[in-house]
Amino acid sequence: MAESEIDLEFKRGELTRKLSAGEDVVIQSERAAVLRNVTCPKAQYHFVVLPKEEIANVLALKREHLPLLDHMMDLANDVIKQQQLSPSDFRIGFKIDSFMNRLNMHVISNDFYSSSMRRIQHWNTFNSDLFITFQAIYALLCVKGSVEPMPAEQVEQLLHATPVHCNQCSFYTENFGQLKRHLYIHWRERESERLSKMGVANLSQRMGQMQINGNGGTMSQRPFNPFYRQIRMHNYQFVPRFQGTVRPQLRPTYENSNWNNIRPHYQHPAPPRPPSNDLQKTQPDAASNPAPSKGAEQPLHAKHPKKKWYVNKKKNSHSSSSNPKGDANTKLI
DNA sequence: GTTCTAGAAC
DNA sequence: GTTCTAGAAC
Repeated sequence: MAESEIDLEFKRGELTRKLSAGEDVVIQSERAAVLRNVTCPKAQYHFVVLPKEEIANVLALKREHLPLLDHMMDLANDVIKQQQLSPSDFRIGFKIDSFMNRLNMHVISNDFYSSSMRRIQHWNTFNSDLFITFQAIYALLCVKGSVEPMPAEQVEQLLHATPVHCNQCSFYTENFGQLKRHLYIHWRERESERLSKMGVANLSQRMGQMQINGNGGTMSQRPFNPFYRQIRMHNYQFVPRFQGTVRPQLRPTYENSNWNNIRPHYQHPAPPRPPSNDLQKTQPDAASNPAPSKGAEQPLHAKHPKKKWYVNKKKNSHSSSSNPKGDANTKLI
């Protein structure tokens, strides 16, 4: 076996090793455990539920595993409850073509807002037929007793399928970067709404305490700032969540703390862009006229045809004088 | 699975 | 100039 294949095989065993070592384990029972996806979370909250029984993947599931699945779902609900969130905020299910060599059930918040959500393939693995919901798997096992594999060509096609559709509104785009910016807008709105609700709740609670204490308390304490710590990662700055038993994955900081004017902080200012499909276009009246764009004026895939023709050229690219970056790299070597 | 990188697109 | 993508490597 080639060294790279051994390395890949080692990577495929990462979840199993973590399970054995108890690493990143949030909840566990005798039969299964919930691990937090620390290395590459694809949303603000991303967990995986692993059975302790050695089951390679979803294709190895049989009807006899239904009680185990029930138990795994119980653990999923437990971890969601632990985060003080609602199951409706999550997608729960399995990848039909998982990379890992141990069955793992994803419990992922449907914001899909994370710096690790970098490629269109990442999106499509959770938002296409490549992702089978818990309910669907359960039904398949009940009726057929097993899950059939998906042909490799279909997997490949679904991985790269465009346009990509937002899971929260009618927005769609050919450009994955555009979708990521769009998801950020959704996340920002939801987070703002959540925090404002929490603010009202905290205020009510404090008012109650003041009455109980005969107004011994004061309101002079500064309001809590959730963006108290900054960690630079990729294009965004992220900070850990300020509350909860398990900290969330990644969180952006903003140029200022004014809620009416919050923007993501980029390492480099984004260049001016032409009018594009943004959230506004997907609001009520846009439902009947979803996201017209310059991409829609041309055939799909027209902008990014497969570029296989230059593969061989790349191998000799160090000698090319037309690429100053390549020359610089060559000099360093 | 992720990271790195060249080349294309903008 | 930056952003985006796909392929190679790990």
